[in-house]
Amino acid sequence: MVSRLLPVTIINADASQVYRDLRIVSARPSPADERQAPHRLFGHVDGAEGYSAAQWADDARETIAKVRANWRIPLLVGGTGLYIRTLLDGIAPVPDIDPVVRRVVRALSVAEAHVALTAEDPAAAARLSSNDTSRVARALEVVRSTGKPLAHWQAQRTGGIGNEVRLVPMILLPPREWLLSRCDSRFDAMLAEGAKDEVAALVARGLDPALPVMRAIGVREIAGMLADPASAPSLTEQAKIATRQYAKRQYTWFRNQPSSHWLRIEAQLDNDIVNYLATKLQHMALTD
RNA sequence: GCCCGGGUAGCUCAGUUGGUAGAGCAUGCGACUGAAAAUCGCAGUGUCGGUGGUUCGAUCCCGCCCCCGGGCA
Repeated sequence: MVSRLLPVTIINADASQVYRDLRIVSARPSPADERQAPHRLFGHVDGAEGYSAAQWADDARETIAKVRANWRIPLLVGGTGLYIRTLLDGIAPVPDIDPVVRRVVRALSVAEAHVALTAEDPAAAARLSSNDTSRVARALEVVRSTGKPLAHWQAQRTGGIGNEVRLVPMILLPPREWLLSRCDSRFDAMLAEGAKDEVAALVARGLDPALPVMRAIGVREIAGMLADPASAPSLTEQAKIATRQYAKRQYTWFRNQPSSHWLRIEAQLDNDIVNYLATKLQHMALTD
């Protein structure tokens, strides 16, 4: 591992691994992994609270500063492209949304929300698919809460640190077949490691099912198994499919969204790749 | 052995009063500005179980055969 070669601190850049409630189901690093290097932003959020790309970017910025103050190298690891983009490029400085507005907007059906959006922010309504639940709701809550259309805020991006840091980006694009078969075995492994107990504890909290923690892949499926054990085989299959579809979406994001200068590695992760990364980081540290 | 129902896309099924067929899911490709493990857009695929017949033309009608499910014996 890179941690044997360099003083790295691992920082999580994955949207589900931030939740305390989801150690197994979000496939967080094991306690043994965590002993090999300091790990930050894993399981630091309570599932009862929401979280967002901007909040993560704030946390990451602060964490990176501390890590560097200790003369360690921050190593961001994770699959949430939007989080990484927000950290590097910044995000529209939209003020906090009035909670009442948010609740009202999210109670609407997409169709209703889109009709409202057509009246209140026609440009956004025209731009978005009328089926796009989350974006239509977002656009609507922003106009209603701030009095200005989303596009007004999105004209600027703030908080990005991309110009202040030196990056050694590495995108892993392993062979699809290998990756998909790992998706399947990953879910089996979760069940074997006690995912059911973890989900049972989460379900017992009685949280709003719309919260991100409740939408993590596997939570709904495993909750279904607990409620009806006979459905376990089909729910297992569904969870595996959802995992593979997620891997597919990550593939699409990372293949196309980041700068074309970012290194893309179309191979399974192996020692050569780790050594290569370590060399690049070391070079950067020496010339810093 | 007899009777009934069914065999159509990877899966579950719809359909064609005879003019070679379609939904959902899966899959592929793509988008992505505060829910992103979220959300959304686009696309393809078929010897319509086999075989003979009727017909200008059969996935559809008729005969025979095969397979699956149920019932009778």
